[in-house]
Amino acid sequence: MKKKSEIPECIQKCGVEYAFKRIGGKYKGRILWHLGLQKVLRYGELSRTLPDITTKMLTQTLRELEDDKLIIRKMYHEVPPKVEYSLSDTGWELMPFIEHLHNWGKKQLETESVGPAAGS
Amino acid sequence: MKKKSEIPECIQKCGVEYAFKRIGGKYKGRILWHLGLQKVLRYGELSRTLPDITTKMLTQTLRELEDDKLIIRKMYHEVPPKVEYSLSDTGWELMPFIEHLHNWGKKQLETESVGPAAGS
DNA sequence: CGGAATCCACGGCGATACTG
DNA sequence: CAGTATCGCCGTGGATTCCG
Repeated sequence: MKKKSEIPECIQKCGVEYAFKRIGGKYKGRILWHLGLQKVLRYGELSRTLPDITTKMLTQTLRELEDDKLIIRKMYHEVPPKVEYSLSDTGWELMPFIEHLHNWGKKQLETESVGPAAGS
Repeated sequence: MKKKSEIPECIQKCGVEYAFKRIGGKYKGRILWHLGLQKVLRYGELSRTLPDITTKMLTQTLRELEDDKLIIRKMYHEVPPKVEYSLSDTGWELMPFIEHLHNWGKKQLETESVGPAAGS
């Protein structure tokens, strides 16, 4: 049995708690963000897009996202193997907010570091 | 001594990374959410609103949020002591995001509960 | 190519006790 | 009332190796 994000009943009322558990990991936001931008990405492409994520974490995070029905994993039984990841409908519902967050983050970065504001 | 792979600064400037670091803690989202609802809350009120947070974590999280200029700490030098927390302007900019996240989370909870009744 | 498996370091976080 | 301080667990995530 897979241990996916479990939610203590007493806190469910918040919804924020729940949402953060599903997208609040260290990398989930970025993965969702890039999937939202590129529509569909292969494992290797994700790995290259997010070079600081180890294969373990990438796989693990993708599994959790898939488990939570936020992304779709499409596997081709070929040689060489090929796996494509894309957002599910539920995942797409998050994009406006992640985009909002992205803009907010960029704005904060520029505001706080007047210096080397290397563009996104 | 092994050199820990440094993260090129050019990578995670996507803003999402930054934003998640700011609000991605275990409790930050909920604290911001409740501050957004109640406008202003005292330390004890926050503690009662979020009973599962220890004083240590509450204080620590509030400090980080204050450090990040997301909330404002207003202290009254009285006896007994009194401290009020509220959202800063920057913090308020996040509310649309958190609010929608809240709605999304609630919706997911409902969908999930009527969905696969795989009792856990 | 796209993982899975293992080992391990770190720090987030909880529990508890104390303070101004 | 509103914190601080200390100890320590354990989950998160990193590095590395192996597999279909």
